[in-house]
Amino acid sequence: MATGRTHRPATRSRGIPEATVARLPLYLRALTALSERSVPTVSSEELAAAAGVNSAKLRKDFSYLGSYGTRGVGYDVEYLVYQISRELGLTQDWPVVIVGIGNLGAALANYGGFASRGFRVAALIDADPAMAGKPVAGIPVQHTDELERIIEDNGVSIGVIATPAGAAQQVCDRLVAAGVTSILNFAPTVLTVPDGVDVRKVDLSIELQILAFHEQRKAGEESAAAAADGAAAPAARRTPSTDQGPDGDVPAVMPA
Amino acid sequence: MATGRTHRPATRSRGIPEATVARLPLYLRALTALSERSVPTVSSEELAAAAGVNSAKLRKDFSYLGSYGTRGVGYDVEYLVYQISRELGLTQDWPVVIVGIGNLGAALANYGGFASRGFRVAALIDADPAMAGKPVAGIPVQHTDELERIIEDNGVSIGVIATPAGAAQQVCDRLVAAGVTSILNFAPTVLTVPDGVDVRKVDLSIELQILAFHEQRKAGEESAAAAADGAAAPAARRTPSTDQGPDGDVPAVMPA
DNA sequence: GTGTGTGAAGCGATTCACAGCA
DNA sequence: TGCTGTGAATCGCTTCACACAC
Repeated sequence: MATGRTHRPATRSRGIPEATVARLPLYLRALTALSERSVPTVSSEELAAAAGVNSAKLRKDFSYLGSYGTRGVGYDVEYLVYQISRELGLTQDWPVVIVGIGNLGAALANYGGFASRGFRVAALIDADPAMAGKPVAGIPVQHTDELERIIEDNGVSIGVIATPAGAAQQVCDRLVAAGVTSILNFAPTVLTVPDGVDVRKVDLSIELQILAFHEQRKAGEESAAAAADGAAAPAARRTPSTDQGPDGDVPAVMPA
Repeated sequence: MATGRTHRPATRSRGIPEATVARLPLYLRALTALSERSVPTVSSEELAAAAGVNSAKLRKDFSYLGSYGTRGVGYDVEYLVYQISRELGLTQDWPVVIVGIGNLGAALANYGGFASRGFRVAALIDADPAMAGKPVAGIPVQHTDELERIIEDNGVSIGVIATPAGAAQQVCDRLVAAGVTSILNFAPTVLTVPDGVDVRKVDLSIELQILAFHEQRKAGEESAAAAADGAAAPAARRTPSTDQGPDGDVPAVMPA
């Protein structure tokens, strides 16, 4: 039940695997870069390298969207940009609210990556009355009291929680009650939400702990690895190291 | 995996599945909370609920660590905290450097979750000379020129990149050259690293895009769901603006 | 009775390898 | 000839269901 299971097997209707969805933004970014350099077409091999995945996976991913390539040639960059954008729902405008304007909230408000992809910061909300009216990233911070009104007035369906852990669930409840159905949670807490609401979490400390695990293991292997693989040498073989990234390894959605 | 190999086969030695490793921090957090409330033991069912996973998965995960539970009773909280901490390598101190002290870097520096889990911010590094010496979260920012010296002097093996995308690869190269073997990347770029270096990425914009995909799908289902399930609290919510083409229509950009 | 630990079944994602088309 | 698109094989994770220990 890792995925946003609404009551229907409606997931089947369009049937794009979750793992593929998680990679589409990656392809989109690589394609956008190519587009800006006016590259007209790209092969699965090239694009895969740019996105940091292998080409078989990329071709399989694209096959779920349709047959958008040309055999013997590759993919049309502009066309693919459009198709992926449409598939991800980025051809429409998504108003987003950010709740909790501390360091992190401010960083998010200033993050250029939002605006450039169909996301618009509709409002910044904080519980501290002293923050009210203060502009962050050019947007005046509003008090938590306004939360429900803001959500409704702007038709916001995506909320970002950047509050301390203690406040997160309460904020979440209010967001959901006001109509938000997708939440990006930066607070280190497990949020409980009703069915039909998607939660994705980003947890800085968890990422570091996963790195620590691997780091620890490297240290332990050091001696064994030295003799094991002849190819080694202090040389640094440069590979477009694949698989940088979570997605999928942490449950994106949780039940009530 | 571009080269056909992401981890060395040594992963077999201890053989904890990657998916399990990714959940251990989650369990650890839940257990820590229980520990602070002086709860002595916990069942897989309870702990699973607190961590937001199902109990079968949790038991399977723990079985990879060993048989640390007691049948008919549950798990000893303190003991489990220790075992998981050890497994993750958190019983030792991990000095970390953060490169790029903008909004996000500052947020990370201030993030309490680091210090509390065996991570110590050894240094903050920024390319802007004007930042040098300015304290952030009580730690003076140092200039990029010092990067190599800092890494070596402090025996840093984990680096956090919070620079703009354009600078990330270069910073990464220098970190790796200086001895860093684990990188947490917040810049929206695919980093290329030599074999043996782990990279995890956190990409805010990608998370939002994944949410947008699901959100879009919900909107499409709305009509079907409306009659099906009467439970929904607030009425159907809609973003204003665009009506995305009911798939099938091929707009503006097309290949020649 | 209660709740863990785990083989076995189920399922989704990745990879392989090649047919098919430009 | 070159590269896409995809069935088939494979791999790894999740879930089931129950034996077993307390």
